[in-house]
Amino acid sequence: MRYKAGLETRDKILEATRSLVADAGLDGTTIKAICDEAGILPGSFYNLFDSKEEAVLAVVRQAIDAVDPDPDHQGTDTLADLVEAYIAFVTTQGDLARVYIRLALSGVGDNEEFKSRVMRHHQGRVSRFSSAIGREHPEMAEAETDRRAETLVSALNGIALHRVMDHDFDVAVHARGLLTDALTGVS
Amino acid sequence: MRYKAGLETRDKILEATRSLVADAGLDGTTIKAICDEAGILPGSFYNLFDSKEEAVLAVVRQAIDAVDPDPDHQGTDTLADLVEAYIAFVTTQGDLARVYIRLALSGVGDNEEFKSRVMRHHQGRVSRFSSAIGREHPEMAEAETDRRAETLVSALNGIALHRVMDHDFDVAVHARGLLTDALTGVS
DNA sequence: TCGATATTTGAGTGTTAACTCTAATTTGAA
DNA sequence: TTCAAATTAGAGTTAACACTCAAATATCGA
Repeated sequence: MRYKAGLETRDKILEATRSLVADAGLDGTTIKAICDEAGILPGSFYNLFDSKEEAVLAVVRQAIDAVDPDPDHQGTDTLADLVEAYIAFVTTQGDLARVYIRLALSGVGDNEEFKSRVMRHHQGRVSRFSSAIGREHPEMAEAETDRRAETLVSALNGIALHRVMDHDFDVAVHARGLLTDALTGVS
Repeated sequence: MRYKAGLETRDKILEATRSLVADAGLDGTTIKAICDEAGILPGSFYNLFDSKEEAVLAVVRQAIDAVDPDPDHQGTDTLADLVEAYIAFVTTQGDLARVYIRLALSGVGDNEEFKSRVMRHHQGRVSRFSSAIGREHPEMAEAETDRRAETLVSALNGIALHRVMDHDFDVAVHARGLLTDALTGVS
């Protein structure tokens, strides 16, 4: 994996894997399907990846990385920023978003290393949301901002999940509704 | 499928299928695994079911039916009732709830008859929630109660989804939080 | 241009899945 | 008790899967 051709093939494989997992889930993503879609043969696949799992995990890693934008703004972003970023992720990164929901959130086999990575990712998201809530509600106890952040992150994922089923589902309206209507009440 | 023995075997198969799908997903649910868990042999399975899909769909149907409680109260239940019913479903019907999230919400293969069944189910749920919201906010336009209902149902599913990953996740707290904090703000 | 190394080819391997089939056994209504 | 029908056993079939491998070819630094 050093020549240009190999890197291009690697990209084609990841692209095919991403689109197949998004459309057909893990079961529908076979080596043959990946190779057909990428226009290569199994030998080439195994020249670049050790296993199917390796390619799938690479794609899931891409998806997880794509969810959290601009780590620079960490510490200054508002709740609205974070929600808008998620809306943008779901609506502009269609395939990656579906990969995220299908696999990152529901589990990829029983790879332990991966499960803990997903948990870390989730924790990071929740704490980023929690900080934003705390900044906007300085009077609120941390346990309360944490709880609300956890509720909001899960709820947003539910909205994205529904879009996997119903492609016309308006993620923006519902995600913003969650923010407008929710977390503004007197608790 | 007429003798008592056959009906008992059928139950054992469905129980095994339910528990396997909940724990291991569709892939982990093989005929061999079902038969081992049920203490039977493949011949018996195929004496009672035409295919693996038939058994899986029967279980998913059970899950969908278990989500919506007491159709009698339809038209009188409050939003809080509906949320509490979902909490009860998720916390007391462990396996069925995981089947619901894993398969009903994310799709079972590409069975069209089934997809439309899931869509009908979702529509029914949303309209039940929408009616409850309308009863509590008579001034609200129907489009608005519909939208809020759709947001809430998806958000609740997101909370249940998270519990599939993290078994300790407190569904009750977060689902109630959604109701307490959400949908009470001035929009 | 040369040549070490990367890449591609495509037939092939071993495994496991869903599902079938026939013969043996069990059931329960008459 | 009888016996047709239901049920079970368990070996067997077929197909699809992930993955391998040796030979042919392409790449690119020196």
